[in-house]
Amino acid sequence: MLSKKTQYAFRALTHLVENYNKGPVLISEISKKKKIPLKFLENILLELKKAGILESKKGKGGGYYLKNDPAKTHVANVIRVVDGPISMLPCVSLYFYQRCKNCDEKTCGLHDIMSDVRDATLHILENRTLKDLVE
Amino acid sequence: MLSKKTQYAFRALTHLVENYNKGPVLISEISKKKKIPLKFLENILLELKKAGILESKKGKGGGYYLKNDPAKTHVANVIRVVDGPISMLPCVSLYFYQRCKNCDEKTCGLHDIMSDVRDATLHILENRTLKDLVE
DNA sequence: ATTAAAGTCCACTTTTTTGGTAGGCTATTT
DNA sequence: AAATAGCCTACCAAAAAAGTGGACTTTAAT
Repeated sequence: MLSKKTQYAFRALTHLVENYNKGPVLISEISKKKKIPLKFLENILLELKKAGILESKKGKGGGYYLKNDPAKTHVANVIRVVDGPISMLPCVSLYFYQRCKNCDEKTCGLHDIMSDVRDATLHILENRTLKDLVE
Repeated sequence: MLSKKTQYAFRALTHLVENYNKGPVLISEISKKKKIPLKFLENILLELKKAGILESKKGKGGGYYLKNDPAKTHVANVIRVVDGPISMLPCVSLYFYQRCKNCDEKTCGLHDIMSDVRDATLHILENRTLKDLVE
């Protein structure tokens, strides 16, 4: 399951997509419109900024906005930034790989199954973008 | 990510598949062979039994064994029993559905994306069985 | 019948993760 | 300089995950 934090992230991003190219949006506005705890949202947006998904502007008239065209940011990327691994096992993760103790990847049946799941999942999540959030 | 508990469950089940039709296997044997904390394993096996995946026998010569042919128990079922939901959002889960607050399923883009992920994932996990764990 | 073997049950502890908050700091605009 | 708005560090509480202890029940062998 995606964490609540990640779900907040998607809700916030949805708002920013809806306001794409309309200038910076206040954290407090997103917080209010999407009912996300303000300070928690601050952290989330900052993370998304550091990951290169958002940009921000300080001072009056400032706020957050999408760095790139909504169709350029993939859903998979957002999940990796906020939630971490997408795979069901560390030993099949592409971005957060960790070899598994007590099992040999060559002969581990579970490994194969979860590789297949990962492929199927990524096939979807890497081909859906922020644009798809609003349709 | 699957919990450690679920990974233990699969390791234990693998051992039971390897010993299918050879009579009950001791918890302590599984614990030793698969390096799973004994008491924790107890809980896991009991859960799997209550879910109808395993059977057990008490007293001397007792132990745990698969209730059905390995090819009859689906990987998806094991995950649901030990880990819970497979879906990425409560609002797209088939067995653990919860409607989402602050979003209308009809118009929520994320909902659609995660439905697709669920379908793709289940297509795999409901067609792989314990037999596939050992190949 | 007794005893030993083995699973069952319940309650607890510890550790880690998640969700959330507080308050001061820094940059920008007017 | 003052006001605005994001940045940063640290912290806290609740929940979930991981693991343990000990008493109880059932079964089988002696």
